[in-house]
Amino acid sequence: MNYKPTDTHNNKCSICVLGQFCLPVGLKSADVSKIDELIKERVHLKKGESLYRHGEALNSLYSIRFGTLKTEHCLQDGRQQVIGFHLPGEIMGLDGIGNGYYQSNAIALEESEVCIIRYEAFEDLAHEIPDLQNQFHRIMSRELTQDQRHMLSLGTMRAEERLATFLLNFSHRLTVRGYLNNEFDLRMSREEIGSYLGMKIETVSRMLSRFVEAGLIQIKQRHIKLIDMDALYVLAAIENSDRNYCKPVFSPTQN
Amino acid sequence: MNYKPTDTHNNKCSICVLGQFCLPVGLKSADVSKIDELIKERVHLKKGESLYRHGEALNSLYSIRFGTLKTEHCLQDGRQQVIGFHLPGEIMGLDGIGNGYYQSNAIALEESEVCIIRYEAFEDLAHEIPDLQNQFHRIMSRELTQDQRHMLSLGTMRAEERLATFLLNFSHRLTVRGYLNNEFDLRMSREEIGSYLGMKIETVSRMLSRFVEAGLIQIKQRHIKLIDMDALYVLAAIENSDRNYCKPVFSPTQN
DNA sequence: CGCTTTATTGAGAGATATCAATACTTGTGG
DNA sequence: CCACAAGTATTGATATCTCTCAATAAAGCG
Repeated sequence: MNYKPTDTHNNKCSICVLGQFCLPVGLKSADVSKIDELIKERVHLKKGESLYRHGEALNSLYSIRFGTLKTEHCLQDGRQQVIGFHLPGEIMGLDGIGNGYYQSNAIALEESEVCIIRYEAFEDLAHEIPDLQNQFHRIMSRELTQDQRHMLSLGTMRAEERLATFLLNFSHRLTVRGYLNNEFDLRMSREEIGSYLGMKIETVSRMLSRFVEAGLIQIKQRHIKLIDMDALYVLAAIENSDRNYCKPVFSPTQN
Repeated sequence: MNYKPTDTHNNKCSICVLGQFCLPVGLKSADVSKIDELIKERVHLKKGESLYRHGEALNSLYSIRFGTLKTEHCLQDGRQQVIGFHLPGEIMGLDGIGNGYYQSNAIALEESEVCIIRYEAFEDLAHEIPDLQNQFHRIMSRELTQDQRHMLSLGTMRAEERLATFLLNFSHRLTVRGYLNNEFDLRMSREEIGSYLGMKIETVSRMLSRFVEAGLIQIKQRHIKLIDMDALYVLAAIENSDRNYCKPVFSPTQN
């Protein structure tokens, strides 16, 4: 731990605008105040600081209040890969529950603030509030689904398609948080994008240039504007009708 | 649903040899009998039959009693990828909790049997038994970690390394279930292996041939014998000291 | 303002995909 | 039980994509 938790008074979940993305989804307001009791501390991180590291004992989960973080997984030979970028309202640290130790590094990509959710206390509360337990299961499950999509991206798509998918996914996540959907700042470097997408920094750069040439995007440094989202969707092999990813697509049939 | 649940009498968790891998881990025996009440039905699947399909409403989770299943994720343009192979004791269907619909197809690779865990009843029981809730969280978390490892494999490893990793991982999972660690049957086709590992069937075949030539394995059809596991571990970039993947490796340090 | 980091662009190398031919298995029906 | 067809796997030759190496440019930082 390289941070100092701050005990603040105005970090109640009951008044947090992120409530709709975070733990309290689906909870009665009486229950939300119980979560207020649970989450008493926050952590402020400067760019580059880590929230937790691979191998540390899990004591807490975290929910992002503002900022952006990345998580990365490490191999013994030193190779490592960014496995996720995380935005406000998202829960971090879930991979540490399995054996009690975090399985990844979580590092701030910019000035960020994170609510501390003491894990044991959380489990107790989840036991007390079935709605909370349910929401937690939904959160973990969505995480699984998201990881699976990313695997599919890594396993079957070409660099160009992966990058288009990444940009659209990021755009979508910003949109639901109330930001512009077609213009935003990438908080991560080209190298981090490449690591996440399983390609080298040069390839990321080339593909971005290609998108610019084709009139799909404009980009200046890390500020990006999506010009032709339809074309990006086509590249990403995401049909218009399924852009939000969450409708049933196949009807139940045999094999 | 293309199967017919069978109501049997001898499928109690309390006497199931898979207890140590499945839901009941860490539960008091009194609580295990409550799970006996929960899980009253099983499904028998023939090779090629599906347990659930992308888009179907989630009513149940499943735990594998015997056999092997694969899960696959689909893209709108028809591409699809195998995202997991599943062995006895593993829980399936978790990706459907997020929005109430399964996000993948689950298909039997051989004659298999699966216990039906009615989801609503399960949530109720988990609420009643904190140990069960905890174990469920551990299971989901491990699934996340495993997916993250797979991402790393897909994103940063070369075909040869991915295949070595796959063989060792499979071997390890069989070993903990009491099977031989160096000799087993692959229940999936080369194509399915390739899909899982993000490579074409020809590449799988070539890499296997290469392993045979190098004296690392013997393979006849789908029966495989791991001859030089040490060399495979080196290929897979897994250090001897970390073969079971679950010890802390990095000490807590800044960035 | 200069230094360090980050990003872009080019040329060539390497890995994996694609296309194609062949061999081997498995299952089916006569 | 054999013969044939369909599916599955192996192997080779070539094409394509992405990586690697290298040079340059631009931006961030002290």
